[in-house]
Amino acid sequence: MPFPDSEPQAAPTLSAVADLAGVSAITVSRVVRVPELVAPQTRARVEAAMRELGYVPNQIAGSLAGARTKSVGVLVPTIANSIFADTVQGLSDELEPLGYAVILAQSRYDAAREDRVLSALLSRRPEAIIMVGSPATEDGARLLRRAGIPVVETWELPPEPIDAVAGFDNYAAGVAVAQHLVAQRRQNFAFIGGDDPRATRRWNGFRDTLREAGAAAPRRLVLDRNASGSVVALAELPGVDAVFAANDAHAIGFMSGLRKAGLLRNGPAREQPVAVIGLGDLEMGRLISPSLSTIRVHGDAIGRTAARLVLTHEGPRRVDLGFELVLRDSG
Amino acid sequence: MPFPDSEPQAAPTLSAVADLAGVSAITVSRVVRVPELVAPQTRARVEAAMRELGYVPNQIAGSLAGARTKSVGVLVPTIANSIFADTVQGLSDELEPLGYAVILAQSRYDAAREDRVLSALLSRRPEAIIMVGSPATEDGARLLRRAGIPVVETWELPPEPIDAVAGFDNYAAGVAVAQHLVAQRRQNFAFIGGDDPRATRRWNGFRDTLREAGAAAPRRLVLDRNASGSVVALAELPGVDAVFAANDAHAIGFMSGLRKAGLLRNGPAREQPVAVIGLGDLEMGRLISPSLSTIRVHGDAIGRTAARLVLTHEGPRRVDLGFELVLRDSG
DNA sequence: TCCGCCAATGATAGCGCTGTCATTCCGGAT
DNA sequence: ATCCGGAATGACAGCGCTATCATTGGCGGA
Repeated sequence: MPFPDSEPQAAPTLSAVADLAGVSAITVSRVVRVPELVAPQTRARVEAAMRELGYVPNQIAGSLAGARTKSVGVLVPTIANSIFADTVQGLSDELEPLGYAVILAQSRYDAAREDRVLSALLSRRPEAIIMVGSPATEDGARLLRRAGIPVVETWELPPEPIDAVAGFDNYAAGVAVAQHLVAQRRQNFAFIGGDDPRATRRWNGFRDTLREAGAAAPRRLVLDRNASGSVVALAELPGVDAVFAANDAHAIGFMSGLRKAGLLRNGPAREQPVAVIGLGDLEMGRLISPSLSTIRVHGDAIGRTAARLVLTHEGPRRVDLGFELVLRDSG
Repeated sequence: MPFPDSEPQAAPTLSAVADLAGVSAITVSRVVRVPELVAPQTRARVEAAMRELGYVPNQIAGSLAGARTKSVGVLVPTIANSIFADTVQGLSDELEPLGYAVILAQSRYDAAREDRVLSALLSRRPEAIIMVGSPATEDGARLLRRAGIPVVETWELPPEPIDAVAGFDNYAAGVAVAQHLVAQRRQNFAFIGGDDPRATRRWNGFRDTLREAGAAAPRRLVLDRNASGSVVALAELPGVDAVFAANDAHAIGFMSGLRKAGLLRNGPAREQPVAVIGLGDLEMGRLISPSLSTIRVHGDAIGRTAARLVLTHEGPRRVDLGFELVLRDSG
């Protein structure tokens, strides 16, 4: 039974290994961290001792003594069904080979929880923090500034970042979609999705561009964070003929509503009674029919870039990974 | 600039706070961990001092001294586009309020990497390990057994688990799908998807049941881990009229291939030239047309249950969260 | 009055490692 | 023979906290 109370046998320590190998503790430590400093035969003896005892170094102690935790804190709004998972995967793939641990926390779009988990993260002394977006509160921002570690804000391009940035221009994404829809001669616009900072920025770009183009003012429908909510969104948007969804899940949900209403064609975009553009470029969007037009963003690259930003202080501290308008059949 | 080199100002320590508040270090420690042991006015003074200095407790030091890291290691094959994200979210939601940190690692379905990250996780002295599946190698299993901490294997029901289990019967899922498809009078069966242990167990249940039913031996097509690979799977499966996909993404990809081939109807299951059953019950499956029949599993509940299993030693150490065959229009 | 008890606070000794500064030993240069 | 330098190893202190065991002072009961 692998339980502390049933087998209180403590994990072997560095000095247990040292005793067995007949060397000092520091030599064992060197075998673990800088083996080339130890003579081959000594090293072999130590390695044998480690294997015999099943020694697993205690990084907690190492971190305290060495002031390097080899960990980064990662804060996302949510990880399930979320494009942020790509970012977490990307940064984790980049960081793991270097021996960094990823401490993952979710804010669930809740400012109070964000502040709580931020200080919980910080109490583990990560060497850097990577987060989606910017801190929701000034308290959170202060906490991060005082921490004295690299902080990467992602999925946005905040004008006054705490430190580094890896993201794209959400406003410009809204602009691009609006321009495309105007060029398509659509008349009656709506934006559906959440009301988090990034979605709001997309909405702003969308709305401003339509206004400048002299189009009718678009409507904005704030929906739950799951796609199913958007299935019935159509009922709230009479007369709409062009919809920008804050993400692909909402877009697909909305299309499902359109299908029920008989407003979906299998033909190309111009035959669609209602144009739908998503954001995220989920694989699903390519597979459904009609295929989903969308803003493709680079979640994985954002994660990898963020990882590189925390590993080096050189080079630009603000990386714009961009986006692309991918036109398929839905709009 | 929040960089160590530009502002070498070290983080304030417990005793810095103690000095400022005019108490001993241990009293500050108590204010942080067991405030009710400290007189209200002392507590107030200490809290003021903490605020003034922006004190963030150092959990690394605390863990070393107290032998409680308040962290759990979580190992998943992959987190992007993955139903395992639900499980991570579930356990994280359960664990975070209790002050536990989630250290996340990915194996990417690679046994060597799994062993590496397992020992990296263990070196951080988590209080428990939660992983999808069982260790791929005997080395990994030994590592976990020797660690002397709770280990929860999930998404499966291994006959001889290391410790605890929260999952469902993948074999039975294959059986259920096969029985349904046989009852539908399908003739020509195939299984598509990955070849990881869980997918293989589903395949075994599927194949065995078809064999017992006297049906033609099913084919098995091993595909890449992304849905797009399954779009062209049809070409490899001439004459097939019933497909069980190891997960919904593959199912939807395959349906996309069927659509191109003109083999998808908008009507109910019996009108489909080729029946398709997925696994996972992604939201998308409900939204597409025809809607996807699938095995619903409870990824979130698996995560929450796993979290509870690591928090208590009481009660059953093996929880079967079950699954349900959800019949919609695809098969 | 004295004792005992509890609430509040403190002193001390590590936790398991690593940074820093020795120390030892040896071969080759002088 | 002497000295020097580098390779290999070790001693020691201390990272920032907590477990454990005092210590203090006040109060009610015998």
